[in-house]
Formats: sequence, C-alpha cells, structure tokens
Amino acid sequence: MTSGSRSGRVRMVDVAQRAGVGTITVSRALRTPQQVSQEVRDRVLAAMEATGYVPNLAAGTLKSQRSRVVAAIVPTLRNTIFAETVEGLADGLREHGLQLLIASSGYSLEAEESILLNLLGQQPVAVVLTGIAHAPRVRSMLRSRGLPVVETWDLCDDPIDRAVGFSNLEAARRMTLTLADRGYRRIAFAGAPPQLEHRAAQRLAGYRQAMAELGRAAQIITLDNLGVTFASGERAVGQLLARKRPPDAVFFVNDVVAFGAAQACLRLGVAVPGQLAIAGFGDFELARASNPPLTTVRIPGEQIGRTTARLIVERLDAGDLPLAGLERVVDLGFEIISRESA
Amino acid sequence: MTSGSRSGRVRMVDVAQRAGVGTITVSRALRTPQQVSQEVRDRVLAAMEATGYVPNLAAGTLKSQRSRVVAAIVPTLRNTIFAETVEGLADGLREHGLQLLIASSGYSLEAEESILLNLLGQQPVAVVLTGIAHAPRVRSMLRSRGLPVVETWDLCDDPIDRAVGFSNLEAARRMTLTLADRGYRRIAFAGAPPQLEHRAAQRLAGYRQAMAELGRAAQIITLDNLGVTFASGERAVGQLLARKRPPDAVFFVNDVVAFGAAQACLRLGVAVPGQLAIAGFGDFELARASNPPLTTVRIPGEQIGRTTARLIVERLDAGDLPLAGLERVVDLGFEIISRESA
DNA sequence: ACGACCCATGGTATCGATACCATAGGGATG
DNA sequence: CATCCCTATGGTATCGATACCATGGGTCGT
Repeated sequence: MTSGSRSGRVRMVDVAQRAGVGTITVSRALRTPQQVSQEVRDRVLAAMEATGYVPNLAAGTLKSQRSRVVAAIVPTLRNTIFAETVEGLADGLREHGLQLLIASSGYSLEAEESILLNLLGQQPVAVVLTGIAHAPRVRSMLRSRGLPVVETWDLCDDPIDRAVGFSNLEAARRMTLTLADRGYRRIAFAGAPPQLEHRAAQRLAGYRQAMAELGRAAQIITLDNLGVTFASGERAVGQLLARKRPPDAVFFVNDVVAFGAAQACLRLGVAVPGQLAIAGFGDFELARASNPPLTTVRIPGEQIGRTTARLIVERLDAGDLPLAGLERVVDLGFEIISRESA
Repeated sequence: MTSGSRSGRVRMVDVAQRAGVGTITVSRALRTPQQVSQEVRDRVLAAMEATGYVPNLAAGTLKSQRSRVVAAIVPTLRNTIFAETVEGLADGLREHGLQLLIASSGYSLEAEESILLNLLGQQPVAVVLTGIAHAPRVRSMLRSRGLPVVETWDLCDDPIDRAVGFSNLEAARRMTLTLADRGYRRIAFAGAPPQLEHRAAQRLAGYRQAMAELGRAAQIITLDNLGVTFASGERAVGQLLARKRPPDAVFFVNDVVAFGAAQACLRLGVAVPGQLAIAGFGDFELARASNPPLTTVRIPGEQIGRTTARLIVERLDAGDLPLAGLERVVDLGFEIISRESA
C-alpha cells in the first residue's frame, strides 16, 4: 500500500518519509507537539492518518525505559466493591495519557505475587495494589525497583511507598459504637475468616475494640465465600436465628452480605430493625435499594481511585523525585450513613 | 549487588553470566523450558532467583513481534454486567500465560475507537470487543491488521473476525412470548434509548417482533442513565403507574433495573406479580436475591469469557492460520428462568 | 563402526522508537 | 553589523530479548 516496507506494518520511518521529515520529528509530533512547528505537525498528522500508523509502544518503552502503563491488582472484578475505584483510577490516568493494566488476584496473596511479576515485566511506570497486606517479596521487589507504588483501601504507618484509603478499623469501631448508641444491646459482627482478608480482619478488630470499650462480649459470625455473595448473607441469618440468644443487631463486613441478609429477613418475616437490626459497610448502590435501606459506612471508593491517579501523575511529573515532603499516607475518611435498617 | 551493570536493573545477560550460560539459554529456560537440560535450567532459575530478575517484556515483544497481551474493551466495569465475562476471559487467558489489558469505553463508540488506538500500540496478540456495533474505522483498522478479534455478547452474520455470544433479539422475543403465555395482556418493555446501546436496541427489536407476532401494541418505556442503575428502575415504576392504563407486565432490559423496579414496588405496596409482573435480563445474582425473585433470561456471561479465551488460544497455537474451517460465530444460547416475579 | 540425525547451546543481527548531541536559520541585543 | 541564543529539525547509537543460523557431542540404525 504505502512505502515498500516488507511486512506491511507501518513504521515511524514510513510516516516520516511520506511527510518529508526525520523520524524524530514524527516522534516529537506525537509526544511533545509544542516542539514541532504547526506546519510540519499538520503534515506529519496527515501522513499518520493516510498510512494508518499505530506507534509501537514496545519499542518506545524499550528505548525510553518508561512506558505509559500503570499496573493495578484488585482482589476481584466480580462484584462492584472495587469497581468504582478502578474506574476512578482509569479515568484519572487516561486524562494524562496513561493506560491501566488491571489484574485480579482472587483475594490470594500468593496469586498477587505471581501476577505482580508478570505485570512488572510490562515495565509499568507505577503500581497500584489493593490493601496493605502483601507477600514479603512483594514489598521488597517493589521497594528495590523504586517505582511509585500506591496501596489503596486501607492505611498503614509504613507503606511500601504511599497509601490512599481510610481506616477500616476506625470505621468499624465507629459503626459499632453508633449501633450501641442506638440502644442495641447484643451486637454481633459477621465477616470472612480474618486470616483470608486483611480488610475484613481490620474491621473485625475495630468491632472488637469498640465492644471492649463498651465492656460487652464480642459475638462473631464467620461467613463463607469470603463474605462477598448475597447467599452467604442469607446463610448467616439462618445461623443467627438458630442461636439461643440471637443478637439484636448484626454488623456485616460489607453491603453485599448485609443486603443478602436483609433480603433473607424479608423472606423469613424477620422484622428489620425491630427483631434484628442490620448494618453494612461500603454504601454501595445496593444499600439504598435494600428494603429497608441499609445503615452503612460510606467509603470513598471512586475518590480513592482518583486520588491514586493524582498521586501517580504528580510523582511522574516531578521526575521521580524521592517523595521528600509529600504526604505518604492519604486518609480520605469515611462516613456513617444512617438509614432504616439499624 | 550483582554483576556490574550500570543501572542496577538486572538484565538477561546478568542472569546468563551468573549461570555461566548464553543469554539465549536464559530466554529458553523461561519460554521453552523443555529445550533446556534439567541441570542448566536449574542453574538459570537459581540465578534468576538470586538476582531478582524480571524479564523486560517490551524488549521481547519488540523483537518477536508478539506480545503476551490480549486487549479487551468493555462498556463499563462499574456494575457486574460484564464482570463475569471479564473474569472468565482473564482466567482462561492466564492459564496460557496471556495477560488481559482491559479498558472501559463508557458505552461510547467514539471512546472505543480512541481507546483501541492506544491499546493497539501495546501490540496485543488479540483484541476482544463487547458487542457488534463499532465505529467504521474500528472494523477497518482491525481487519487490516489481521489480528484475531472476538466480538462478544451478541451475534452477527459478518463479524470483524469472530463472535461469541447469544442472540439478544431472540432472547428478548422468547421472554416476551413467555410472558404472553403466562397470560399477561399488556406487556411493556423498558430499556435505554436504543440509539445509545446496541444490545438494548436488539432486545427492544425482539420485544417488538414478539408483540407483532401476537398482534398486540408495543408499549415502550425509555430509561435514563442507560438503564444500568437501580434508581432508573425505580423511576420507571413511577412512570408506569402514572399511566391511565398501566401494563400488567414489564420486561426490563436488564436485571439491575428490573431489581430496582421490584424494590420500588415493594416500597409502594404494588403487588408483584399480582398487580405488575416484572421480568429482567441477565440472571445476575441480584435476580435470585430480589423479592420476589426475578423471572429473567440467563445469559452465559462467564462462558462467553471462557470461550473467547479458548478461541484466542486456539488461534494463536494454530500459528495465525486463516480461520479456514473454524466456526466464525459461536452461539452460546440463553435460557428463560422462571421465578416468582412473573 | 560409520554416517545420519538430534539435542543442547551459543554468536550475532535485529525489532522500532527515542535520547543525545549537532546544526541551520532567524531574531534580538549591544 | 556581529554575536548570542533560541527554535526547529536531523543523524546515529541504543534499549534488552529473541530469531536465525551454526556447532559440537552424543545416540541410533544398519
């Protein structure tokens, strides 16, 4: 079609020849257009258009040692928990010409490690992790590479590099105290086995701390399926009601299970909050749609993503300076949302 | 730390030196281990371990003209609609050492086009798109590149390359007929504006076709927010009930809005299905959790992802042969699920 | 026992864009 | 009017892994 390159694939040289300029000028027209005169730039763009040129990012990344990709690992994409964060992150990065490379770890730290190895091979300019619990080699690998890293969804005194989130412990503590304020006496907590999920463990710890402050006995229900399905919420309700002295309020580790529980109550004719009060965590859209609407903790999912994007962009613009005076940990807070369920 | 490379970054040469072999042997130990003797392989792996070597995929991709990345574009990650497909795809690809590069287009065809340009720069070995409606340049760009492309979630006589999905039109038609069979007389359809969403348009067409077959008048409710939020389902119920002769059944374009509608009915004291029957589309987990549980169309979300992965892997293994006898369109079907809401 | 063949391994050129340095031309300044 | 500097542009080496081809030593068959 165009100039006689053997493979049929259009390279930068082909565009350059057609526009009557050097390859470097084509490169600049794309990456730093202000360095190229209007006239030449137009010619180059026309030539790119005419040839259907698509830059080979692998080559650029190799030479410049700097890709346009940010790698992120989330526990799952299957439910909406992390979706807001991911979309916020992707949007914030795209505005600066960065691509998000996402992988999901299925809540497994070992999987996270092996996935990270793969992702690092793509030479990302930054890495975003979910949570602050990681395999030891993950920490050392990332630290030694010296890339910008953001850990999200929790806080931590000593992040790998930086952290953006909120205190799961404090949020759970406050919710528990709020329930006590409302007059509930026997407040239970329902969550995934804490060794499987660090954020769940933090929330459990917050609950325990609040109960200790109140001088009451903790009452824990362990959810199956990592507590991220409606069905595990339903089953939890079954378990609860079978107890001799069932609690009068249950604080669920997230809105998905809380919602499942609320629906089960509706079916079983259990009055919420009359017989059993229910609180969730997350303030997903589900919380509002539930019957009754769920009292829950609102967490800044999308803002975590956007802030993470901002930190990364700032860092890159600053030319990889050591993060001297920068805030290492950004606490975006949380909010207790009172609705009818508790 | 290790041998004296200037940047501190470990390259294949460093590993090779340490293991006392040539670089190519290190390369083979990673990519085609069966070509390397057990003893040498162990030595190489030990050297990689000791140095913390991470292969630079950009270099490999550049030379071999073949990355290990598959690019996918979905309309959104914000809700669970496409999540199963994405996870199924990611799992299926990971088993074969392929990484998924995901981007979301926000349901915009123009965004899809510009995102695709970015993704193609990463030299993906295959591209996965959602739906069969694309900007004209998307088709031509992909066709001329000759990469494996899979369009998902719908069928099409003439896919760009291959398609995996089910007939949205036929599924909607069958659901409509099923509702008629159950004795509902005034069956309405609620969906997003058809020009905004091709799959929604297909479902609307299926509904219209069924109504025509039945000799009844179609009754359409247009949803806001692309019909992917609970709130738009709620608002739709409000609109419906305000009509002089409200329908006795509504077929919603997806389970998210159907669920929102069902919850609104519960609040408003509208009997479902007594006063208003509700049907959804998708059979998301929500459909079972709803009160009452939703009659809906089950679609093979995860299987679409897995099948797509299989097609891609087969194609790559076959050495990019022209897809001579291969099935170009894979119809995974759908299933009408009867529950209590209709 | 000898040639054919195969397996394990290495040397070197190469993929395509960009960093680095060089240079030409034009306007400003003394 | 000469010098300086800044803007626009180009030439060439280079990033790191892999394809291609070559080679040596062992095995197998007759």
